[in-house]
Amino acid sequence: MSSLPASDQRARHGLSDKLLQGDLLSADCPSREVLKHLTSRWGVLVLLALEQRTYRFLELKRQVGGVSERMLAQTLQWLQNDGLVHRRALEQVPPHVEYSLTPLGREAAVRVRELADWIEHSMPRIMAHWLGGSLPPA
Amino acid sequence: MSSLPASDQRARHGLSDKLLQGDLLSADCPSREVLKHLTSRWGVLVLLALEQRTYRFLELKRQVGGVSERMLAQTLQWLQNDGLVHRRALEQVPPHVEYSLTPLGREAAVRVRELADWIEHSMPRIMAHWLGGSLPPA
DNA sequence: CGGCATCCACAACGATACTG
DNA sequence: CAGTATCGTTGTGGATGCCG
Repeated sequence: MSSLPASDQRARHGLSDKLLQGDLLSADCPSREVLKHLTSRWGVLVLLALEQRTYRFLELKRQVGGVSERMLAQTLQWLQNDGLVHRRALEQVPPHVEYSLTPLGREAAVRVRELADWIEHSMPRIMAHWLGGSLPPA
Repeated sequence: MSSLPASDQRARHGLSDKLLQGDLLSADCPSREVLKHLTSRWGVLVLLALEQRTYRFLELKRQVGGVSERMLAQTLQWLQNDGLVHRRALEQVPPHVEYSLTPLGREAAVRVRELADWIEHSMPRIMAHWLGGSLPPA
């Protein structure tokens, strides 16, 4: 059923083509949900980590500094539901679960990485503003 | 003072070069602050809007569907402090304030737009996952 | 018109404890 | 190891009102 034309997929959600074409500036655009997952506090960092290589759950937790197991699990489920992350569970004890990016997720990760790279590259200029401006960040 | 070498700027914040080179995966990387502003719920949308043209405050509020005046003001201040947004206030009654992107902000907006464009372009594929998978997003 | 201050509801989050 | 469940806390964000 997922081989239906895109227009039919949209119709199933009761979404007009207009809403999809108009960008996410409109309040009820469904893209906002995906944007929320991608740009969530840990979503960005998870994508950056998984772009490097496949990780197991606790490996990923160690890799993404400061994340709790709860939030990591939730974030992974979001990205999994959006089709960006693939979960591979090896049936054995103790459990062994590997997370990796899907082709779709790799496409997203490229954009996220470009943003992240720009931020890191531009940090000196931005911090100069923190110093020059009136207030430190917060 | 903002003409100091980048290494000196970092030193003023007590930041090692190591922290800046290691990407934002480490918990105490200062880039996380900027990432937070850029990828905040309204930060992304404000950048997308201001990339099109200069807006006045209430214009911008109308443009960014669903944002409250409180959050719009806060978001604009974050981006302003980071040197991404320029605020121009015309001294007159009633007040007239214009917001626009700085050159730095335009650079950031390009990356944000690429991510946004990818999301909108990929929505059909992502929604196919919502349908095929077990759970709707929520 | 632009925006800050206050208040309040709710969602996000972290810590902990527990299970397959 | 890889989660889920519960709980308490913090933070986010909307509504309202006031002031330049």
